[in-house]
Amino acid sequence: MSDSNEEMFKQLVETLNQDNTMTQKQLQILEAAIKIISEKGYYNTSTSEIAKQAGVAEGTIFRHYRTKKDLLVAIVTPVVTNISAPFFAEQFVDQAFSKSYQTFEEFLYAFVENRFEFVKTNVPLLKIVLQELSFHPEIQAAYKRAFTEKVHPAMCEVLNHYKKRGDLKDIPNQTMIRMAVPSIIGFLITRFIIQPNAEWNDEQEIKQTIDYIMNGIGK
Amino acid sequence: MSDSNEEMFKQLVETLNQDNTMTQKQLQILEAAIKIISEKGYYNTSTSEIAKQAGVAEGTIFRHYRTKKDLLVAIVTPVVTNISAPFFAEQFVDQAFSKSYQTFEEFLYAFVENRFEFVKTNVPLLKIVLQELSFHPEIQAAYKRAFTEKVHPAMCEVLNHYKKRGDLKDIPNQTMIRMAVPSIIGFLITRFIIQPNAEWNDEQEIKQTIDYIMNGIGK
Amino acid sequence: MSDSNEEMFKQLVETLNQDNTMTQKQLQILEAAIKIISEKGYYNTSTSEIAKQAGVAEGTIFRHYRTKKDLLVAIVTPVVTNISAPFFAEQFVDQAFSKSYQTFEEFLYAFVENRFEFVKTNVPLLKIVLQELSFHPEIQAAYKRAFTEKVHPAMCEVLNHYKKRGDLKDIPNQTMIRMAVPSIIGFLITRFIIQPNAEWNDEQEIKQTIDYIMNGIGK
Amino acid sequence: MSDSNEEMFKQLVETLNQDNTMTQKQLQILEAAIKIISEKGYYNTSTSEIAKQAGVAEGTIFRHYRTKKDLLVAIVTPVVTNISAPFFAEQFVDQAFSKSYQTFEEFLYAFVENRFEFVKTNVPLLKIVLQELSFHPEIQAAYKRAFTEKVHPAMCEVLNHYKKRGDLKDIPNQTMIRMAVPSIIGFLITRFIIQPNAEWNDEQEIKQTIDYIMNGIGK
DNA sequence: TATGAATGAGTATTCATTCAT
DNA sequence: GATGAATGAATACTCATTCAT
Repeated sequence: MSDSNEEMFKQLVETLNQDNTMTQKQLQILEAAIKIISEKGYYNTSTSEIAKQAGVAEGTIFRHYRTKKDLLVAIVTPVVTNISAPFFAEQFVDQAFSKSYQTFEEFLYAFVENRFEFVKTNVPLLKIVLQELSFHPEIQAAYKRAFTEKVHPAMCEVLNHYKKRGDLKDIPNQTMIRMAVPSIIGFLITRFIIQPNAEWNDEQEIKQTIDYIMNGIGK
Repeated sequence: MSDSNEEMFKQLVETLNQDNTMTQKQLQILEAAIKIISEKGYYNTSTSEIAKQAGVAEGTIFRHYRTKKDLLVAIVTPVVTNISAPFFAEQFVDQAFSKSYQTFEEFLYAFVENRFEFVKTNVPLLKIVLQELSFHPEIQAAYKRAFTEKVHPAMCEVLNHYKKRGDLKDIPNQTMIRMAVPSIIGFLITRFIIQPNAEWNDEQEIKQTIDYIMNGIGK
Repeated sequence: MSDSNEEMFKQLVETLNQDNTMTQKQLQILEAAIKIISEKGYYNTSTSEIAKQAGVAEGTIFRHYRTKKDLLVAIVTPVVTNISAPFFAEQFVDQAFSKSYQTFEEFLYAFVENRFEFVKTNVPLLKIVLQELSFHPEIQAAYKRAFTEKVHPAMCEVLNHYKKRGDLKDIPNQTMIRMAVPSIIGFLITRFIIQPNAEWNDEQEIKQTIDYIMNGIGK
Repeated sequence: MSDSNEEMFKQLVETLNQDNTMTQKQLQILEAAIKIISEKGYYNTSTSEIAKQAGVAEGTIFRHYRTKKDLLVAIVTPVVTNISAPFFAEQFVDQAFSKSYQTFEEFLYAFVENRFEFVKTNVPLLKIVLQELSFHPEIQAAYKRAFTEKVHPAMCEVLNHYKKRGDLKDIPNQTMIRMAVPSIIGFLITRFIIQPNAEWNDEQEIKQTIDYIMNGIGK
């Protein structure tokens, strides 16, 4: 497991290194920081601990990140992009409109599966986001903005589309979102954070979740 | 508002003082601690700040609570009881069985309204619980125990009762709970923590939430 | 010598404790700080060193002085008052006008002797002031203000008085001051800072200095 | 002004490069170091700041100067030579003896004017010397040596010469020097460091200073 | 020769906790 | 019980210096 974890953290860090400008040491720092902070929280993690775990001198951290907080931000900010990635991509809405998905349910299924995989491979990062969001208003702001500017509008477009097709009840988008989103997030949090070690039949759980949502908002 | 807040915090503290063994100073300490910690988080709140806000010497805090963490525990542990209070009370299951509620929906409505009021009057305490739960395994344990030992069994009993009555689909309790709970919690968090200042039509929102749940698990 | 120094530093600190509000520890901190900073300079003196020398925990320093700089300011600000004390006292000008001194030379003699004694008993404090003045604009400001608002006006009044009496040449006060002050300060710095260990015939040196000044500005 | 400053600093550096052995980078380093250190002091100036200002990598500084202190010494040591240059030059004494100056006053005038120009063009270097002298005993030593071995003897020779000519009072050289030097230095410091931005009538001020000195030590 | 990433000892400051009064 | 001065371990951050390239 330790081995597979090693791999996992390296992949996470690679995600943060999208423009490939990071040095080896910087990658080690990020890897260590994610590992420890996701386990113990930002305030319980000292820079000296990160340095030790990263196999790097403490000063090296501050060569790359002016402050400890900057390091947190460097970890947590890219996640907002990836969380809402599907909504940014134009294909998202396009696909919905195209014949890719015959029904809303099909669309929803694809969406949930996609986000399921995303969460699965990003648990440590998402733990950090969940835990620290309350304490860092600047980070909160980034997430709120992404939601109101990108995610929410894209959701509405899609919902409108399928409403016209007659797949959905005649309920305000606002309401639909307020119902469906916690159902999805609730599932993912239970699955990967509250009870990650329980035995899960993922396929079935996803199907049940979607059924549940469709009963609530589908026609 | 400041005035009404004063009142609110005093009430919160009274809840923690159920056996009436606390001194005046102790109440002041708890009140101050809840106020500040719920705003800034445990690690961003110093004991000296709490002491000042409580109008008490710093040493006095440690006369009542051996460590800062003990203070947190003193705040956060009683909440678990109150959160799950309905499930502890024998009346809870009894009521369900009695004729108090003709249908599951009626029961659910009463339950959600009850928890709605609870959350409404306990926002600061619940914020603290939500924020700190991740970082303090001992506290987590208390919550997990309460859930598995009390809440979950009680829920099952009730569900079984209404299943027999034919109000509910023939789905495993496990699944029903996994669907319904996030719907309720999701609503309450959105309502009181994420967007407490939005304009809410609470009655309508509760009704919608229940409809949504009932569509998913009701017959 | 160590013994006499002990005494000396305690006296210096007493001067800073004029309102008698300082605790024992605080006096120890000031004493240690003056001793070390006057020898090695502010930037070469660490708070841990001061704490050790003062026989006090490092945290204790910061209980009394919010920052290291605050400690410096606490040492250096009172000195400005004492340096210019004679000019603050109303007696200063009054005496000059009264029959206390028949001639300007007599007056000057009394003044130089007085400042000589002051410098003699305040060498460490004055060293600190001289050394740090360049680096701390806030401190500079305090000194400039004292000079322009108190010292300079008082000097002018006195000079005018003795000009009328015919003791002094008809030269602008400005010029007189620019000549006489460096002569006095130059003597005191040479005497107590540059060559404190040379053999000095103080009485004679003071007389010579005054003669020199009087030749320059006296009639 | 920025332009004229650029020029000024380049000239200062050229002075330090008398044997023309310095590389371009080295000159840039010195220039940057003088500029920043004279403004903010040695301890408030980091080598990285100097490197950046010099347009040079941080390591380059240490290729030329083993330590940061060495850099300071490289800046400050040559100044001692230039400060006391007139006394080193054999012409200095010779001129005094030759018919170049009919009287001591003439000689003094030439000397003060010469040092006035020197200070004027070396303010940044002299600021550094004044500020740092207290903290670096090695540098102090260099200055003390130059004074006792060269400056003082040369002064004495000159004074003796003019004493014989009957231009000066019959006072010990020691005393004369102790009076005259602070008068000159006091003027220059006031003029260029304490109040560099005041409106100065330099010619007149120099004359006044010399008159003042001559009254004190001239016959 | 020049670079600049990496180092790690050193520093000011914070803060939970103790304890004499 | 209550106080608040004192503690000292812990922490984020700086910076002169080194060294592989």
